[in-house]
Amino acid sequence: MDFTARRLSLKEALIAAAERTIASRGLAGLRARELAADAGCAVGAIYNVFADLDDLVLAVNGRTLAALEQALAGAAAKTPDPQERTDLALDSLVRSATAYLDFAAADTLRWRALFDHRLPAGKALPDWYLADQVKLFAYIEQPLRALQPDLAPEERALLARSLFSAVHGLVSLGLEEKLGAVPLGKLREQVALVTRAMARGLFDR
Amino acid sequence: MDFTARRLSLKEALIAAAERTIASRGLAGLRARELAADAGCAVGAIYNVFADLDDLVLAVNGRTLAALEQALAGAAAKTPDPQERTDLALDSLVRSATAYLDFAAADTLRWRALFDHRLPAGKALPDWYLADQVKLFAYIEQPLRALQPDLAPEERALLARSLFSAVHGLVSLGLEEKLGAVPLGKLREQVALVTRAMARGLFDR
DNA sequence: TGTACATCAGTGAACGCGCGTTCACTGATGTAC
DNA sequence: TGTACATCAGTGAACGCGCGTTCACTGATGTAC
Repeated sequence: MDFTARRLSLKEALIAAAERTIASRGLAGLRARELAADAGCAVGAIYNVFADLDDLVLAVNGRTLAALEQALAGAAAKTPDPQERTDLALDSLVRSATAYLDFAAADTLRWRALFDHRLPAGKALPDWYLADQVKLFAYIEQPLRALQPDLAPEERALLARSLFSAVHGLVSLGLEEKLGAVPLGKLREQVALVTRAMARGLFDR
Repeated sequence: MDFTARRLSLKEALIAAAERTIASRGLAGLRARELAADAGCAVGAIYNVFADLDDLVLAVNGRTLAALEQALAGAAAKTPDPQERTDLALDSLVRSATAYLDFAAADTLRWRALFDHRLPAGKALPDWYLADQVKLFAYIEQPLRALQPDLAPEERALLARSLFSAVHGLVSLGLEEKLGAVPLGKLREQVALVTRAMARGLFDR
């Protein structure tokens, strides 16, 4: 195994270890020393592969985004192409929303790390990460295009963002216990109900 | 000035100092030593008045909840009583939503502390705090009652929670820069648009 | 193939920093007589 | 009113802990001849 291969396999091991810790104890439970022990290397070795822990967390979050995309793609595959029929486009939005909920519910801590992680002031998110985020919005924009084909692209992008934000709010506060616990089944009903209501209220004139 | 009066005025001074720091540098910027310096006492004195810093933060957040209630009450006062007419009830929900946005936008860090603060595992939120939260939902439930008078109270409570969560999502992600910046005017439009759509989609058959 | 050397991943003790909370002590306020 | 004592807010140095990152050093791997 040459240098670059070793380096890559260490990188893999570190990402996998960080992912395990985040999934089981949350982003705030991540510690450099423990991470090194889990990945089978010394603390210092982390910094040969990543600039700092933020870098590593971004790598983990990148994977989470990819997994989320898989989940959304799976949900989209179950519906026929919504290109033409309005009711199918509505179904598609509802399916995406509940798929988002189910993804978050199944792996809450990993999902929450996407939103809890903050870079130190001054450091910006890398381009590849932003691109990964943008890809996800396609799953909302596509049905929106079917519902209102003549809407300007920027307006559609804004609306997609708003729909996502609303659903994210439902999921995020729903999975926290702060406002009282809601069983997942009830929550799924609410997500479906509200998503459909939003879409109908916006387009179904 | 007797003991209890002194104690109260120190409590006031500490809450006020903590509020200033949270408003200007955020919850994460709160430090015991600095707080004591700002309030004009020694670090140790904090612990004569509050059990720990979490206790103090809860006191600050309680005030923020009260301020938020004032803002919502102000918005509600501008609309006629929505008890009977559907369109007025819709307007009332939209006004509450935009009032929430404006409150959050005007004092983002103080508002964000409401959601960023987490008690250590095992410690529960005090009853008075939970009661303050519940009071705010009345501003959503009242118009919902006008829109669908025969809905069961628990269902109405759940729906109020969902509407709040959706709006909160819009406001929360909208005021962050993570998904790209949106000017406040645009954001207000989106909040109004989506709130009205949700309410219409849910009730306006 | 063998040897000398260069490169660089890997090591982990140590650095540097920050922070919430405690506690032995001080001194101002209130009380009893 | 005056004095002795008790109470308790207030003090701040010190405790205890945790953590990300560095850096002088080691040793395995690759290269040149």
